Amino acid sequence: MSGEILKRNFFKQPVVKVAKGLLGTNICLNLKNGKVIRHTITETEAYDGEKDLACHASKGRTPRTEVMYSDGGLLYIYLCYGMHWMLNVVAEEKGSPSAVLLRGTSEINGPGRLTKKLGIKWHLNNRVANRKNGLWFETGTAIRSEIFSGPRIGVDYAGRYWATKPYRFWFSNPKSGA
DNA sequence: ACCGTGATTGAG
DNA sequence: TCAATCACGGTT
Repeated sequence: MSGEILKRNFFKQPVVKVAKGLLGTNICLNLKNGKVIRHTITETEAYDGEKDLACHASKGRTPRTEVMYSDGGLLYIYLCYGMHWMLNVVAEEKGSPSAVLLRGTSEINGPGRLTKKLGIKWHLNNRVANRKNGLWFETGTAIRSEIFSGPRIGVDYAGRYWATKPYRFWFSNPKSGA
């Protein structure tokens, strides 16, 4: 079945599982004209708690990282390089800071372009991903024949172990060849 | 390879 | 107060 809204419990799983599970689902937003836009998620990254030196929570609780300590299902959005909004979904249980960065869809490559194209900014930070807030996720029809993984992008500062950990995920689709 | 751009953070 | 950093993208 496709078109089912991802429930809160989906996000309360281990962050790697959530990152992989989001592949092939649709990110959905309300448009001004009342229509809904849906994009198939094709690339994600997992950020795994205070021990993960690439994760913002590795610095502990700060005003910015506080949202990552919440229950899974909230949105964590921040400005990067003064220009690009990054969209994350918080994972796991309260007190276990982790999040999944959405890096691309079948039509958009790159986390900064993704938010720009979909009009996502700070106003959705700290919000639950649900229909009422205008941003949610649904199961899709994409065929994930295989999930690939590799090092995350732009985290060379995190030390060899965490910088090379294969926490970036994408999938191949026999139809699109992606 | 280089740089724009500004929030966030920690140090002083 | 201030300076360094930075989960990027566009241009040279």
